[in-house]
Amino acid sequence: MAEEMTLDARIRGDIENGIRQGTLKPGDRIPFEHELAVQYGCARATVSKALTALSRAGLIERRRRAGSFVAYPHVQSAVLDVPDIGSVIAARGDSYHYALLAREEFSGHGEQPLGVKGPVIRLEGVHHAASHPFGYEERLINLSAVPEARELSFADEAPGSWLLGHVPWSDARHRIAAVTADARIARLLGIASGTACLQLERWTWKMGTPITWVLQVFPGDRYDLVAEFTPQSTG
Amino acid sequence: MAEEMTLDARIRGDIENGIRQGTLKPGDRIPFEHELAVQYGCARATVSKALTALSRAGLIERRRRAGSFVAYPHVQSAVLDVPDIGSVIAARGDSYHYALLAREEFSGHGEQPLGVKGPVIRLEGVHHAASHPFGYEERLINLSAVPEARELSFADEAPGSWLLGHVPWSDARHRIAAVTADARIARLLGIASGTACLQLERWTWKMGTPITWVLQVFPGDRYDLVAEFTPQSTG
DNA sequence: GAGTGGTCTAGACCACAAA
DNA sequence: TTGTGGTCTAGACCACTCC
Repeated sequence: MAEEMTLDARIRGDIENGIRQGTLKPGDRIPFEHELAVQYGCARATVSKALTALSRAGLIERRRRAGSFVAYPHVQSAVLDVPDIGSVIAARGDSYHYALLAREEFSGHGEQPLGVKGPVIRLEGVHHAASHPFGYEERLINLSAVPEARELSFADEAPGSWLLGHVPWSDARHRIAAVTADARIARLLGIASGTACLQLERWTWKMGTPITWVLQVFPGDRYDLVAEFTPQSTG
Repeated sequence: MAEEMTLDARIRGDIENGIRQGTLKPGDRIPFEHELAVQYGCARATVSKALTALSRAGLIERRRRAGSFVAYPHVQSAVLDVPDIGSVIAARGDSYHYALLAREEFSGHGEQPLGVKGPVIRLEGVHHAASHPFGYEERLINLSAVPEARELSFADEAPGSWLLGHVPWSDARHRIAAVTADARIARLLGIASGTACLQLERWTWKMGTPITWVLQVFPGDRYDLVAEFTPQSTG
């Protein structure tokens, strides 16, 4: 764990971890700003900065005179979620499995999308729904941040599912584009070469440390992304 | 302009307007924080808050010892925004215009994507960047909610720009998918039929009342969508 | 009425990149 | 070296809202 963070980031991270790990449950009251200020030995403005960020991220809700509360998760934003494809498919009523195509370990020099120096694991595989190819996935995992991944084959369990269950993330970034399936991807997914596909790239960090990068390709007619939202408060 | 805003929002808005209107161009230096503090008669922390927000929004870039500069526009737009395509293109430095293809008025029976009963206006057009087709758009506007739209031809002004400037929205929903351009869209956009395109559908409501529905199609290589959900970037 | 979050102030120190 | 942005402090006042 890198402990070189700003104080407000640490406060934010602590609360975020509590929420993600279930210590803090929806509806729970978070200590008042002045209490947290005492607890961390800092000014209230610093606590406020952390809570403002959490509030904008939708993790907490702040109410005057009442305090700040862990938000009830919104029924929204597939785009904003880090979806576990297996769960999505299972929720749809289809059987799911992940087929690993390749697994290799190498030492990065900051040139890959993860941008880390040090040991990296690269995985390639295909998600299947009801025994049919559903999506292609290429993934990098930062072994410095997730050393346990070295012991796993990922032959049976999709890396995304495993990561979601074992490694909390604090920040993520999605990039969505439309691409044309090349010959290899088309063959893997059982579609015609040239089919329009949704390409989703996602970077995930935990407290500034890169955790994983993933590129997923879905045939345009098998997956789409829905995001529901309200305007962000201009605080 | 409502002048009931917080000071940091006013500073942010002034700079944002300058950028969107072209008074501030990419690469231009913004006054130093302490200069803005003097100019607005406030503390530097307040200026800093405004600039931090602008930086997070990608409108400016801040460099130590050098100052803050108007950012060179990314060819991206956040999924979380309701982007005004004209502003996006203008911010990129390209000229922009909207070409109306069709305009008709009819009475809905709840069967269209807007799902309203009553008068609806349907618009079809193409967005151009630097005199080249950039994206296709089909739009429905609920005239019961936005009666002023009946008086407008939308021949010059893109309906999206007009709506953003005149009708506040409270909820929106995006649906993103990859599609293959059909012959008509391909011809309108000047691309090969079969090119992968990003298709964006958006429903917008104001307090539960449908305002508008829009379907936009962009060639996959001309537009992509980025969603970043860092609680708050610390830099 | 009392106490919360929301905003702001007028300082301060530090790291760091540009001059 | 210098001055910028980045962060933080220890106050303050206000609006709002719950008690």
